[in-house]
Amino acid sequence: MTKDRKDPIEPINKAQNETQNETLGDLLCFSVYSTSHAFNHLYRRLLSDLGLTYPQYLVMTLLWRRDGLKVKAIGQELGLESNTLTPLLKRLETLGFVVRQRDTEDERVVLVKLTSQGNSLSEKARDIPNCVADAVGLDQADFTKLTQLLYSVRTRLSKDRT
Amino acid sequence: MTKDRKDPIEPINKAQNETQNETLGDLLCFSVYSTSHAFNHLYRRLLSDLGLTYPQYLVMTLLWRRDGLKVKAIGQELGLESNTLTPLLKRLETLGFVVRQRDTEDERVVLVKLTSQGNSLSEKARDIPNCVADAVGLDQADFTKLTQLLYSVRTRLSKDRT
DNA sequence: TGCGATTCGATCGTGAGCGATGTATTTCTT
DNA sequence: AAGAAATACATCGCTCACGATCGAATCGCA
Repeated sequence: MTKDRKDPIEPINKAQNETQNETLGDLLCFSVYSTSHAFNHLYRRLLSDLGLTYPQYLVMTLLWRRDGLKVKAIGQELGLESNTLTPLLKRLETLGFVVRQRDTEDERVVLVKLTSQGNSLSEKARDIPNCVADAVGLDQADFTKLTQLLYSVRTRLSKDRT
Repeated sequence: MTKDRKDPIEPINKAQNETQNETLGDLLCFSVYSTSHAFNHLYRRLLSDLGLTYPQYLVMTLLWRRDGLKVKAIGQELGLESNTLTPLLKRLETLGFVVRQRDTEDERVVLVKLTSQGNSLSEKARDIPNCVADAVGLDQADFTKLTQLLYSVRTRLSKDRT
């Protein structure tokens, strides 16, 4: 609970430290916030041909890796719950990319399966990861470091609220 | 337009490289996506006492730094436009934290000013940056590196679409 | 001076996200 | 075996985000 943070010097003169304090604490949040938006923009552009949104694409990516996932499993991968996923999956169903069917083994569970149309969409999406990597424009070292740091932060933050 | 990316070896055997390819390109996006969500969670928790949402808090932070900003200026800082900001600012106005008034110099412009209530809210929010920094839990070096990398990515991505 | 172009913000429709709550189906307990 | 607890998904209400479009004010240039 003690504040053993990066700046070992307590802010004594507020006027002097005001800006630094606020930016120190908030800078990362602004960065995450705006970078997240920038990614949304990028994906919107890349995905417009496919008719998918960014979250829809993430769901499809999971299904391309392993078809017939439970709603719950998709939610765990993406950090989403049924209140977000149910409408999203319904839209994917309306688009004709997936079907949702109750598991006969356990009627509480809904299985999400690709249609042939949904399956063939993966070919159109093949280049997207490379386009993203190009657009991000980091060399391998920074790319790895960034992914690692984000993963670390995400893990620590989600550990607090499980 | 050529793909001069991190992996100099072309994927010849798809089955062998499939997972690596997809994760290599998509890993960062999943990371940004889920980390962004984790931040939203954290802020929601920290801000519930103040009655603010995360974007509302960001706007207030800007106003605490400099009062009387134009809607446009707020939008530039946060990467948002009037279609998002107008309703958000109206909510802040309803909450009694800001007032919106047309600039008499230029009637197209709307100036956003803190109320006394909005001003005094900054004291309640004083600890939030430190709480966030604690929750993130990176040492100074990684903290700086992460902020820098995100800024770099964000700049590059938003340069593509200006 | 006057008219077209630009700027600023508001409005609308759609798709996320999420807290709270509801409902049906298991599973656990005794 | 019956009721309680847990699980999985759906629903509701609200906020945010954004593309498209509109209306009013201002600017720029002929």
